[in-house]
Order: sequence, then C-alpha cells, then structure tokens
Amino acid sequence: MVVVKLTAKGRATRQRIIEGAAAHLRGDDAVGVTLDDIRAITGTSKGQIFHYFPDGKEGLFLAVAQFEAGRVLDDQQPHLSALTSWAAWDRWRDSVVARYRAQGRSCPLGVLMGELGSTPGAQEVISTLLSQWESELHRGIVAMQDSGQVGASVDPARLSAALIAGIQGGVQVLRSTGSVTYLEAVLDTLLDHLRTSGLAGPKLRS
Amino acid sequence: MVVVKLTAKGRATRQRIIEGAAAHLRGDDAVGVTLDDIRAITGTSKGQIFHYFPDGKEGLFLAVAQFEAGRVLDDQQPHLSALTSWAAWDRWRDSVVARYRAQGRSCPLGVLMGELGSTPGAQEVISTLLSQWESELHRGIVAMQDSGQVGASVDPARLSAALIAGIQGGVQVLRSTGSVTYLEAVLDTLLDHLRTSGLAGPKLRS
DNA sequence: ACCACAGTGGACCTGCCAGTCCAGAAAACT
DNA sequence: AGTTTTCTGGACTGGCAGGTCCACTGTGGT
Repeated sequence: MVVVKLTAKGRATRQRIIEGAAAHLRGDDAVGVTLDDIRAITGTSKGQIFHYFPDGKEGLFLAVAQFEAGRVLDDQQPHLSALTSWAAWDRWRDSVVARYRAQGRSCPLGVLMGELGSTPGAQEVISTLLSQWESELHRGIVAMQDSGQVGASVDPARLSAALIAGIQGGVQVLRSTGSVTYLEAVLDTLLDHLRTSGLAGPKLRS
Repeated sequence: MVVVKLTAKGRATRQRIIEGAAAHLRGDDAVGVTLDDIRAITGTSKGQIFHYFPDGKEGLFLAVAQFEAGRVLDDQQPHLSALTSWAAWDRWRDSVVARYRAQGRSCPLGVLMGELGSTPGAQEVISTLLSQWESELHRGIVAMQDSGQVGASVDPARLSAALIAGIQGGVQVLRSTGSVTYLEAVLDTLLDHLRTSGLAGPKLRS
C-alpha cells in the first residue's frame, strides 16, 4: 500500500473514481469492466487513475471492494447491531431481503471477486466482511440467550456461521436464477430454528 | 448450437479438450485461463479447438461447465437419490462435506461463472443444476414424511430451497476463507431442523 | 485406387486494454 | 513572487489473447 500525498481536491477525485466505479459495478454490463470504462464514467483520465491508484487496476478494484464491503453492513443498520428482540430480528431479516431483492442479479462484490480473481487482498476483504458480520450475529444470539428468549442449547457460533453461509448462498442463487425465494427460505428456516430450538422439550431422535 | 460431424477419433479429442480444461480449472491458477493454456495442457492446436468448438471460448467453457455440473450431482450418488432414512441423510451430508473439503478453495464452476460472466447459457447451466439438485432433496424430504420420520409441518419446498442456498453459501465461504466449518454449520443446523421440527409439541412463540 | 471430408498444426492477424510518459494547469507552501 | 508539489489530460506503446486461414495429414467409404 503506497501512500500518496493528497490535497482536499485530490481526495475528492479519488473518491469520485471509487464511487463511480462502484456505481457502474451495480449495473448489468459490469463484467469485464475496463479502466477506460471507469475513466469515461468518472470523467477522469488515465493519468489520474494511475496517480491515485499506483497499483493500477488491482489497487483500484481493491479500494472499490472495501468501499462496497462497508456498504453491505451499513445497509443492515441499525438493525444488525441491536438484535435484542424478535421484532429486531424480523426487521433485520427484512432489511437483508429487501437489499438483495433491490440488487437483483447484479452483485458488485461478486463481480469484483471474479475480476480480482485470486489476488490475496480480495479474499481478505471478503473474509473480514464475513467475520464482522458473523460476530454481530453471534452477539445478537447471545443477547437473546441472556434475556431468556432463546434456549441455552443453541450454539451461537454454529448458528451465526450457518446464517452467514445461508445468506451468501441465497444471494448467489439469486444471481444465477433471479429468484429471492432461496434467500428467504434459508433465512426463515434458520430463524425458525433459532426460535424453536432449545425451548421445546427433549428432542425426538430416530 | 452448431452440430459438427465427428468420427470416433474426433469425439475422443473433443472430450480430451473438455476434460483437460476441467482438470486445469480444478487447479489453483485457474483464473484467467487462456485458450493457449488449454491448447498446451491438452496437447492440441488452435485449429482443433475451433474445429470442435466453433463458438470459441464461450462454447468450450459452456461445454466444460456442463461437464462439471454433471459431476457435482454424480459425486453425491448414490446417497442423493435414496434419502429415505436418517442414516442416508447423514451419508449424503458427509459426502457433500467431503467433496468440498477435498476441492478446497478452487471451484471449477465458480471460476467458469466468473469467466463466462453474463452469457445467457452459463446461468442456465447453473439454474438447471440447482433445480435438479433441489428436486432430489425435495423428494427425499417427502419420502421421510411419508414414512413418518419427519413431521407434516415441515415444508419440503422451503427446506430443500434452504438446503440448496446453504450449500452454495457454505461452498462460497469456503472459497473465500478456506474454512469448511460454515458449510458444516449450515448443513447440520438445517438437518437438525429437519429432525426436530414438526415432531415436538406446539411451538413456543414470543 | 481414389476422393471427399474429418482431423491436425501452427503461422498470422487484429483489436483491445493495462500501463507509461510527459507536458501543462492548478494549488500549496515560504 | 517564486518554487515545489500535486493534479490533470491524453497520446502512445507493448503485449497478450481470441480468432482466422490455409496447408497438410489421416481415415473411411466405394
């Protein structure tokens, strides 16, 4: 990560490039974006792009990925950080579904991952996002247990991991099939599990 | 889909190209594969590639995607088509986890999707795979209900959809983080739900 | 034997796209 | 004001990769 000296104007331009690229990534013809596309969209020049992102395409895309990763969690606020009641969980669930329903088949981070391929930094951005996300859910589950609304037999780590995987999969299926029902199905089933598990009597076993 | 006349030798070569490409896709440096890579790996020439795949890269990759999609379901047999006991479900679960644990971070179909981008055919291959997969699981759940091992209150459509989403997500998280625990968590949680839901007494509601 | 057509090899072409370079405008600092 | 640094524009390059072409070699049919 090379540090570049920036004035206020410079910072603004840099941000314009990132957000312009991100906006384009949200569009339909996002696969195979070129630096020239971004240059045209953001009204900049090659010189500027390489001035602000000395590592070129990879550096720029990484910055965009970080920007988008931030949005993912922001879009779930304020629900995500206050999962202390069933109503809150429902609102959170709805906000997730609404966000991805609106996003539809296009998935900025997905495209970015495809574009960045196997660069080390890209996977790190996703890993960080997922682990933050998971820990918020984990905290929510524990809070519900503390207040007695969820039974102690629920494993918060396992369920939060399951939720993360479920959401990721729901979104990916949405990308392939255009249907949000998978995302809803997995979320509702897991939340149903959270509601019922550990409260009923001894489980029946086969 | 242009039909090309093929002799036995021709068919063998065509297949060699597909399987060679598929093998390479399973490797680590699979992102950004070029036709020259495939040419080198399979010991063929540009002429042959375009002879057997007149639509070029896209046609070839589509054929590889179909080939790989077939493997996905095959690898789960014979368990997938006989989900009539808890033992069978467990074996299926284990085969899925084992398959993706072995696959690790590399995911041929994932790379293919990134490479093919937004071509209509690619999404169709995935859609078809997912819907076949889902209908097998659906059948399995219904079978368990018919034999009284699963309660009638379980919605087979919703749970099979949830399983599909969960697996997809588990695999994707595996690609990003290298950890299979997410896949295991979501599978186990959903199967746990299948086991317990609808057998216990009336659910407690908040 | 022949002929038509499938199979094979590889040289070649062409467009694209990341990345370079430099010159000039604008700002910041003294 | 002067100078140093940042900001901006755009022409240019170099290589890569998808795709074309054509000559040559097998192979199967009659």
